[in-house]
Amino acid sequence: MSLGDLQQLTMLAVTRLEADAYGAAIREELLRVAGRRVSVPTVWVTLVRLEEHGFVESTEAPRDKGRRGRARRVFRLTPAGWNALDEARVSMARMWDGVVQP
Amino acid sequence: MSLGDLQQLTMLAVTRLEADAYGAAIREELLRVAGRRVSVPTVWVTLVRLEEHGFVESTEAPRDKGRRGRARRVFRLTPAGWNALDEARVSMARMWDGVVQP
DNA sequence: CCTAAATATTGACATTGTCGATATTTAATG
DNA sequence: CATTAAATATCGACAATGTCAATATTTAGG
Repeated sequence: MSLGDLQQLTMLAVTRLEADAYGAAIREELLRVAGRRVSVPTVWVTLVRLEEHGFVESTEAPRDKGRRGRARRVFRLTPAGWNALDEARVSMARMWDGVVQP
Repeated sequence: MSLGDLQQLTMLAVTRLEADAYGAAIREELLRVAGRRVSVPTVWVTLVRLEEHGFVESTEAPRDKGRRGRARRVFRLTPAGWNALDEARVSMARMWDGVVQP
């Protein structure tokens, strides 16, 4: 089982955002840091599938006073998620090793 | 348009192998360096799709004497391929930057 | 209450990842 | 020289991932 590229980027955004890792924020982080522009549903279904695989888990965030709308669902990586993500990183790094761009 | 993870690994294998970048050799390089075990058809269709996108190009290799079988088809990256590959690398690197594994 | 804001969720489809089975070409071999 | 075996490419089908327009859910504010 190997992670897709958006799955990897999404897991990294989740990690970077820590307690603020909910749908819209993850989407913004993907655009801001990776330059990857995707819709909210794209992020969402990616998170759902990662959760089905046991790579992330989620809870409803405690709602802060004065904010409208539905409660935020906050995600974080599981140990299995970390393993899978790091394996992907290592594979890619080994493949890049020694490659020089002409 | 963004590269899938196998597409990235395959392009890197092509680069590493230079004049020997044909189906079976690419498959072995993916296993040897990245630890990614895939079948020959998987590599092949990935190459075909990359070629359709203009990220790699191919020629029939001059057959060396004493080798059976069909002529090898040898692949190499196009400039557009390099650009796409490096963009993917940069996105991922920026996303990993500052992330510490617990 | 009704409206608007903030967010999650559904449903459908396109692209990529995957491989078992098959075809093509040529050297060896009887 | 017909047949077999080796080396490689290619087809056809399906599973997983990537993608978003449209819709639903929840709550603050007028």
